[in-house]
Order: sequence, then C-alpha cells, then structure tokens
Amino acid sequence: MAKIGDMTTRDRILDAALLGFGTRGYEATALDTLAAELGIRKQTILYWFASKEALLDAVIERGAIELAGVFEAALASGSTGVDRIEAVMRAVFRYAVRRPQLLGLLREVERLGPSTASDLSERLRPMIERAVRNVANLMHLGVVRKGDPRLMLSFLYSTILGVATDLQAQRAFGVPSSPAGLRRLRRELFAFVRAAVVA
Amino acid sequence: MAKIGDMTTRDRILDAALLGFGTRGYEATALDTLAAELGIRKQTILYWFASKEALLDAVIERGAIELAGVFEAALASGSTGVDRIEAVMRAVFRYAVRRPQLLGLLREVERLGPSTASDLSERLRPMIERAVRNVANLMHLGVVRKGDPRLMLSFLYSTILGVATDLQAQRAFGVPSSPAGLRRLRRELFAFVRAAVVA
DNA sequence: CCTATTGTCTACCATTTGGTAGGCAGCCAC
DNA sequence: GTGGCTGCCTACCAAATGGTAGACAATAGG
Repeated sequence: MAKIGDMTTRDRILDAALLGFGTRGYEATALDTLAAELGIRKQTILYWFASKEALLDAVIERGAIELAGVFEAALASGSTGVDRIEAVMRAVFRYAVRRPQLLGLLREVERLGPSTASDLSERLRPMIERAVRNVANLMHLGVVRKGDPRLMLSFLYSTILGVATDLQAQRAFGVPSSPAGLRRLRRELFAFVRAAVVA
Repeated sequence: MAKIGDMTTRDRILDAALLGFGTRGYEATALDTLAAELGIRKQTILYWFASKEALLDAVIERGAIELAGVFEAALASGSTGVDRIEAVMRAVFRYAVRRPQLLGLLREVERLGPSTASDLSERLRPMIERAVRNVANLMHLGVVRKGDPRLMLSFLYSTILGVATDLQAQRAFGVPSSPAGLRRLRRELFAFVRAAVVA
C-alpha cells in the first residue's frame, strides 16, 4: 500500500469521494472527475474499489465508524440529563464544522434510499436504539418533555442535520463562516434545542 | 396546447419532472426515463422545454408560485403571535403531506446550489424577509424567545423540511403512513416547535 | 381545398460514464 | 538475477444521455 505525502492512495480516494458524493451527489460525481482531482487515472480508483457503488459503500463504512466514534466519545464524558443530549449535539456540531462533508453524505445516502448495499441506517441502528432508551428514560424522569422519544430524536436529527447541511452548502459555494458567526450559530442552536427538549 | 385526459402535456411533464427531480435527484433522472413514465418520447419533452435545465427551471418556477400561495393563504387567516407561526407551519405541513415531492425538490435545489438559473432562494426572498420581520416583532413583544430571528427561522425551516423529507423518503420506499401516525407526528412536531419558540 | 401551424415521433449524433483487458515499472524473496 | 506481486497506467468499449434534424399527421383558417 504505497504512500504519497504520508497518506495512502486508498484513503485519498475515500476522502475525495466523501467530498464529492457529499456535496455534488453520488450520480453527479463521475469517477473521472474524482480521479482528475486526485491527479490519478480512473482505473486506479477501480483498482482499489471494484465499482463506483463499492466505493460509496466504503465511504459510508468509514463514515459510520468515524461518526460512531464521535458519539461514543461524547457519551463517555459522563454528563447526565439534558446535558447528556447537549453533550452529544455539541460533539456532533464540532465534528460537522470540522468535516461538513460527512453530514452531507448522510443526507445524500438518505436520498439514495435503502437500495444502497451498505445500509447506513442499519449500521447506526444500535446507536439509535440506545439513544431512544436514553431519551425515554429522561422523559420518564420528568427531565425531558414527554412524548414519543423516537419522534423527538427524529426532530433533533432533522434540525441539526439541516443546520450542518446549510453550513456545508454555504461553505461549498464560497460563503465564509467566521468563527464569531459560528459561535453565535452554535449558541442559538443549542438554546433552540434545549427549549424544545426540556420539560 | 393539446389536452390528454383533461391535463396539458406540458403540465404532465412538469408533474413527472417534479416527482423525479424531487425523489431521485436531478442528475439521476434521465429525460428518457421521464418520457417512458409518461408514455411519450423524450423529444416531446424537448419540444416543450428547450433543455433539461429549462425543465428544472420551470418546475422550480411553478413550485415557488404554489408554495408562495400556501404561505399567503396561511397568513391571510389572521391569527396572531405564536399561533401565526403555527398556522404557517400547519399549512406547510398539510401541503407537504399532500405533495411531498415539492419539499424534496426544495432540498434538491438547495444541494444543486445557486448555479441554477432560476435561483429559488432568490424568488422566495420576499417571503423570507417578511417572516424575519414578523418573528423579530414577536421577539420584541416578548412572545417569542429572544435571539436572531433569521437563525430561528433557519432552525424551523430545517426541522420541518427534514421531517417532510423523511416522510417523502419513507413513502417513496413503500413505508405506508397511516392517518393516525401522521396526526401523531403532526401533534408532536408542533409541540416540539412551540416549546422551542415560545418565550 | 389548400396552406400553415402545432404536437409528436423516428432517426441520428457527440459526449460522458462505468467498466474491462492487459501492459509495464518497481520491488521483494529467493 | 529472475520470477512474481503490487500499484498505476494506456487503450478500448458498450451503454446511456442530452440534444439536433427533420418527417408526418392532425387541425385550423381563409
């Protein structure tokens, strides 16, 4: 596995594919374009990944692992109650700012639907189920507004993913995001979410 | 303008294009596929619309007008305060349930970016500015939680668009949405939003 | 009845795209 | 050094895609 600039060709392809699929979309990203961006030939991509769909699967695979890691780390911080929810969102937000592509890919995969071989939602199910139990418990304790925990999580997911996607879109189209603006966005987003969630 | 089954060919094309672009995506929807779905030839589409992009523009144009109408009608109902916000969301929700494709298109256009000739966000700007002034006023009156009205609207937009997209995706992939489930979804969504918004 | 217009179709075309076949340089084990 | 393996490349290809050119039937107007 040759290294170029201290990074595997395979990983460089995965990075470019993540960016391309996440921002331009799967169908709109040609293997030739990806290769050109990397300064290699398309056939090199097809050497590392059997097909375009296999490449997508690999990108999703790596993304899922990375995202799961972010979640785990946030949960390990040991906060409780609503702070626990916020800790997770804070982690996701920080991650979204640093690597907006993955959130874009999440949305893209959502659109492509379950036809994708490596079904992302299936891979994330354990995480989701855990979160549902967590939220249900918080509702029971009277810390979180009562309701269907699954729906509440879905709303939280939509909100934060929407914001992240917006961020990514603006960035992709050249609108700069100043640190101050970002801080403000984060502050208001968390206030919004907290108000929506607390009992 | 010939009519087939009491509907213009042009309008039938627009409908099919809306559905296709909104669910499968712009690039992933071939003119041939669209034509096949309509039982016509691709050239008939190109007779009514100069190019694929012109077709997209027309779909957006019609969608923007329709959406603006929904907003206007909701605002004309004459409610005030937070109820006014909820009235708009209720109207959008009802619309999203009846025609989920348009919301899907909204997201798709968002992804395609401002490169699209007929810039949707530009066409909706008056509506947005009006909403911003409205929310700012409600904040000033102490009815709505204080903050940046633009950001709050952006969060609301993300949440409801996310939910609508989810709905559309599930429907597109065959998951039925029972009336009871929909009512529950609506109830909880509005509770969520209301909690997030009220001061 | 003729002519012009309208709406749709058949016949092509150039380009793009994902993918196959196979060559070739470098490196490593022996 | 030589045989095989690894990583990347050149040369193609078949299918799909957006689009052009132009034929043809129906309809409407005078």
